[in-house]
Formats: sequence, C-alpha cells, structure tokens
Amino acid sequence: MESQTRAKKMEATRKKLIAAGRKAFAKKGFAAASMDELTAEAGLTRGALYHNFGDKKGLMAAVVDQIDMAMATKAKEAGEEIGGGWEGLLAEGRAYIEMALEPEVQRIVLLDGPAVLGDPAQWPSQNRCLQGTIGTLRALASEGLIKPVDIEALARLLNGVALNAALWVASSEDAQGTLPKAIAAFECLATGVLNKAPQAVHESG
Amino acid sequence: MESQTRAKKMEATRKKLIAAGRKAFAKKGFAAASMDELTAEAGLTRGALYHNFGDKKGLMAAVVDQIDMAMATKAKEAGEEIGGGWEGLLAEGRAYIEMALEPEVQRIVLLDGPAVLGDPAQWPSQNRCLQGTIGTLRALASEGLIKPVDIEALARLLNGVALNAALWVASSEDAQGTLPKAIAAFECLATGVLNKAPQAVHESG
DNA sequence: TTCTTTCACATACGTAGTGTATGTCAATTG
DNA sequence: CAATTGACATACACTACGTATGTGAAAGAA
Repeated sequence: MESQTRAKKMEATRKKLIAAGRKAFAKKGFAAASMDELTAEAGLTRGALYHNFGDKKGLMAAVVDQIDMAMATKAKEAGEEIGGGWEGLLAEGRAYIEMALEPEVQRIVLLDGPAVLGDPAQWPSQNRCLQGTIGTLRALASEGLIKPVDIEALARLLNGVALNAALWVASSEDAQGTLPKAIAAFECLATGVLNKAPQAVHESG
Repeated sequence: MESQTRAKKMEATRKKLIAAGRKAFAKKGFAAASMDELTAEAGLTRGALYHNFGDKKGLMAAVVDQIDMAMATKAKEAGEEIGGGWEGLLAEGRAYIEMALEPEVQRIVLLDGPAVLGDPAQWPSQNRCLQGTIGTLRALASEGLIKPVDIEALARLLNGVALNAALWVASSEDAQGTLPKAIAAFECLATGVLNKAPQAVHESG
C-alpha cells in the first residue's frame, strides 16, 4: 500500500520546483532566472528539474499553466457569481483585468509567457478560458443580442482587450488610478458586440 | 568635405547590423539568436555591435523601433488616405492587423519585444502610434461621436485590439482565411466607442 | 606633408548558464 | 534477501554574452 511513496515524493518535488519557478521567473524574468539558484532554493539540483520537466521551458510551461488556469477559474467564478449573461461576461473581463495587478501574472503570463511558449491562444489553459467566453457569447447570440460576427473571433479579441487593459494597468505607475479607467474603456469596447445600445439592455433572464 | 566619411561609415554598419538583427531575431527569436552569427553575416564582429548598441538588448531596441515606426507610419497613412475620421480610425486598425501577417512583425514586435523591452506602451514608437489614435479619437469626441470615457484608455485598448487581432491572424494556420474574421470582429468591437449605432454614421465632413 | 590623437571595430579572455552523460542510493519487486 | 528500477545528484562539455585590450585608418595639429 505504500507503493505510492515514490510517486508522492515526486509530486512534492514538482510542487517545490514550480513554486520556486514562480518566484524566480516573476522576480528575475525567464531569461535571467538561473536554474541553479532556482533549484537550490527548493533544496534540489538541476538534476531534479531536467528529470521532471525536460528543460527550462518545460518548467515555464508548468508554471504558466498553473497561474493561467487559476486565472481562468477565478474569472469564470466572477462571471457566474453575477449570474452569467451579458453582465457575467463583463464581470469576467473585470476580474481578468484586476488579476493582472499581481506581478507574477504580469511578468510570467503576459510578458515572458508569449515569448517563451508562443502565442497564448495556443496554450491549453488559455483555450479553456476562451471556450468559456465562446460559450457565454453563443448563449447571448442565441438570444439575438450579439451582432452577426464570427463568435470565436469575437471571443478572442474580447479576451485580448481584457488582457491589454490588464497589461496597461500593470505597467502604469498609478495602478489604482488607472484601473477604473481601464475597466470603463473595456466595457465601452465590449458593448460593441451588442446589437443595441447598452442602455436598452438590463437583464433578460 | 570628406569629414563625414567616418560618420557615414558608422551609419552604414548600424544599418547592416539592424538588418541582420531583423533577420536573425525573426528567424531564431531573440534568445536563440547568436550575436556571433548575426554579426558575421553582416561581415562584422561582435565588437561592432557592442560599440554601436551597447548590448544585445540595445540592438533589439533599435530593430523594434525601426519596424514599429514603419508600422505606425503605414497605419497613419492608411487612415489619412481614407479621409480620417471614424472610417480613418477603422482603416488604421485594419492596416495594423494586416501588417502583422509578416513574420518579422509577429515574432519581433508582438512576441519577443514586450518580453525583452517591457510593455510596448512605453516604447517611443508605440507612443507615437498611440498619440495618433488619441488625436483621431479627440477629433471624433469633439463632434460628440464618442462615449464619455477616458480617451487615452480608449486609444490604448483600441490599439490593443488591433494588435491582438493581428497576433491571432499571424498564429493561425489559415492566415488568409482568418484575416477577414479578425477585421470584422475588430470593427465590431470598435463600434463600442461610438455613441450611436454605426449604421447611422457615414461621413460628417 | 608628417606627427599625433581619436575612435570604430577586431581580437582575446573570463564567466555563467544550459543540457547531457554518468553515478548513486533508496524504494520496489521477485 | 538479492536484483532492479528510477528519482535525483554530480561532473562535464559547449555555447554565448559581455569586457578588456589591441589595431589601423581617419581627422586634426604643426
């Protein structure tokens, strides 16, 4: 029955390495992060890293996946809390923007991630987030609220707007001051997907 | 009269290095691009590089600036050709999206640029582009066409949408097929900044 | 012109960091 | 209890950046 001891230990080291990776990548950036330092801080050596993740990029992928998946979950929750629908979509966007205030998200997911792992749209975690947005948009479209445009394209750009707003807020000096502006502008652009003026739309449940 | 010989030669080497940098950064990516290979292909050595640009990042900055400035110019021209105003703004966005089909733009400006040089909103070239968008938006706002939202925020996100659409098109397998979808979705979102439905707006000159 | 200085660039070197090949010891299996 | 697997450490090779130093041609002085 203790035949899981090995696997559990390995899972523990994976966690340690991912945690150390988050810290190092956030603080130094991907390129400047040293795998020697990183693994040493986790009480390990590079041997563990290359055994578990293949290479530096592999660890980055694991780290990005973890953060990004948490973001998607949080955003979705924010949307469902408010009851889904159009307001839910806006809430998802707002949540996404606010999360980007965290330096880890900013540096790892928004800046280094795309450069190291390629276009975010291809990441498994981002795809999950995108599928969520697509689902919400389809539901709205079936009610006739959305303009007759390719839904996937709309979802991608909508996510992109939130991501960009987030990046702007994050890189701004007065983050707390720009946050409301960014959110307002996001909602402003988002209303572009609607068939009618937003004032005319309340709740249709 | 030949007192410019020195400076001219230096300018020539700078051009050679930037050109070689464009090729190498686009093909290999910033991290994997070797300065030895790069400079050798330009008929020079790393000495020239470090003398002219300080370090690898310095060359990257010069390359990005060159490309990005050309993009801004081209986009602005596209907007002015159509006569400015609302249609001009859309034309700028379309131009931006189409330019991102070039691998150089995609890899250097959209992917590696932000990771190496930081948030694009801080780049001098991007600021120039942003100022243009802000100017156009202000003009539209003075005609009462724009919603009462912070113009800078709007401009940033609008540029961001175009940039994101571009990135999507670029990373798509069937670029020619996704391009129209991306443009349509961009225009869709862009109408969100308008006070009224876009159908009611033609030209107001 | 000729001597001196400057400077754009090349050459040589130190260092750091990644990835791989090999070693080792505990956990598993029979 | 012997044999084997495998997770991780150690050792090594290679690459590449940045710097310190050298060099030869252009620019200025006399």
